Amino acid sequence: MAHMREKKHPKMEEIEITDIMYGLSDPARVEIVRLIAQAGKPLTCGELNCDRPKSSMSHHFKILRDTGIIETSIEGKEHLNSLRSTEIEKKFPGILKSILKNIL
Amino acid sequence: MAHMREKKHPKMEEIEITDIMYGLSDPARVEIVRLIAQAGKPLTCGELNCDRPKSSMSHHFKILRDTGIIETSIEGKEHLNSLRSTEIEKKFPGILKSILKNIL
DNA sequence: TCCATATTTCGAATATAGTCGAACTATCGA
DNA sequence: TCGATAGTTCGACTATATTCGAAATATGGA
Repeated sequence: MAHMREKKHPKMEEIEITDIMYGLSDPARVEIVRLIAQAGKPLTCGELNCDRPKSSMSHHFKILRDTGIIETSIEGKEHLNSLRSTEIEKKFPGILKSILKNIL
Repeated sequence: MAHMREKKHPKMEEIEITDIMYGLSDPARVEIVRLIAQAGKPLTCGELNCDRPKSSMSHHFKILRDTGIIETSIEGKEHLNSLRSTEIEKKFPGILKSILKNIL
């Protein structure tokens, strides 16, 4: 049957600062963000290897997507996750930068 | 009987960045922080007048205290709430400043 | 087509949070 | 001492989050 080819992401206009804060209020999610930022390139779930079950990780990725923090592009069977740095910087200047400085 | 004269606040060393994020993940709490920052001086609960019951507000003040964001000093029958700006700046440089810029 | 890989979705359990009325505590002033 | 004022605590309810196994979906390669 038909399926979703791309993940949907909220528009940055729909994101409130409380969403960003909520997205980063869990250590597992901060760790994901840290690893992506550190890598300097999009990472797949598999490359992250926080030791938690896949379904838990998937849950946290979904929240990071829903809160506007990451975007996920599907390349074959892998999902590449990257930070929405530029858009976040435009909407909430300085916030993500200062957070990254504090978690790297 | 004996009573607590001062509120207790966590030491900033005990505060994680996820605590700060959690503290600011609720609109009511961001509003409280915004009003205190805007006033430029400590505010009592009463001066805030977000229209919610006292018990709800008290709950949010407690979370802001527990997450290291505000401190409350008791002056007579009033409780004066202020941001722990200097300490937060020392522990998490740039974070609070960038958040305040975005909510004021 | 069949299998391995990568990840999501479902579902159920447990845990944490938010809301708010009512009762409580502390302080001040009459 | 009584009453008003400022805020907290309690308790119950509802709502949202987190965890994770199992089943499902999609892709690519043999």
